[in-house]
Amino acid sequence: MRYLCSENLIEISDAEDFDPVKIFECGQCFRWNADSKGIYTGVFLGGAAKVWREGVSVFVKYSDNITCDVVENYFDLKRDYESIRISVGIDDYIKRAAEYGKGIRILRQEPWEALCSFIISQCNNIPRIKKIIETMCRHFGEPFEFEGDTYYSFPTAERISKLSPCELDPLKCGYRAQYIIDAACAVAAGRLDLDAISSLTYEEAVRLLKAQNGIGDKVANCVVLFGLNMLSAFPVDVWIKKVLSSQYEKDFSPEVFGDYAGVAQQYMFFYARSGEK
DNA sequence: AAACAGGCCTAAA
DNA sequence: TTTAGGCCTGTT
Repeated sequence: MRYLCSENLIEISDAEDFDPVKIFECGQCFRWNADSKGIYTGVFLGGAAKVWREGVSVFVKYSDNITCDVVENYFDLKRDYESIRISVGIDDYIKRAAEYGKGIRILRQEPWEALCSFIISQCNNIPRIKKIIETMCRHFGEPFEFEGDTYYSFPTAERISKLSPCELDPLKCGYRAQYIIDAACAVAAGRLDLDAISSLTYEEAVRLLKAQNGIGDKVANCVVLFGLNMLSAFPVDVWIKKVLSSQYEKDFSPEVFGDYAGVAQQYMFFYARSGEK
């Protein structure tokens, strides 16, 4: 994939493997929203950006408080998704799903943000997840300006760790509030060291995350996949369960997809939710 | 009105 | 080791 960085702007000139709609709507992130013209605006890593397509190109215009390197890393622009699609294409179903999902990329989100976001996601729907996260950022994040609007960074674990449960009442996140605070305290105190976990194996990373109250198998897999960029992680939610029971044998193991099972999972998830067979 | 939404925890077999 | 029920809240 070819791309060019200039001041505050990146042009991806052959964007076959960068489809903004699929990247932002495949369920991996909650802070990207499209306007009526299809321009996406999102907040990440303390900054913000607008992303839009013009013909075969995709443009990313980013705020002054981040750099080209940050954006490049966030979108994992150096990763070759064409070869990943080929490597996971081990059967007809996943081939169809991968073709349908061509253009999806796994973002390199901040580990703490991923952890917190997927705790919130449990037994919840996407609009409400987004609403809870936005309210949390407005209350506890840091404001900054971009293109004439004010945005709020994702609050740090340190900030959240100092809150009492009732201070999260405005979020209306119910029983998840205690999980959020517990996780924030663990991260802030260094008991849950996400940077250290990122250098462990996938199995060890998941095991340590699951030791945390409120983090089960699904959330742990989402955190390592979306927050630690471990692309072999394979979160199993209700949609994936449907796919597995209808398309695969009972003894299915994600390892059949190899090192990029997580990308296969995203193709399957996006394909299943589209309603295509 | 009752059931459900991208789970997790606990108690009970 | 697997299963049922409860959990906050908003939406249908």
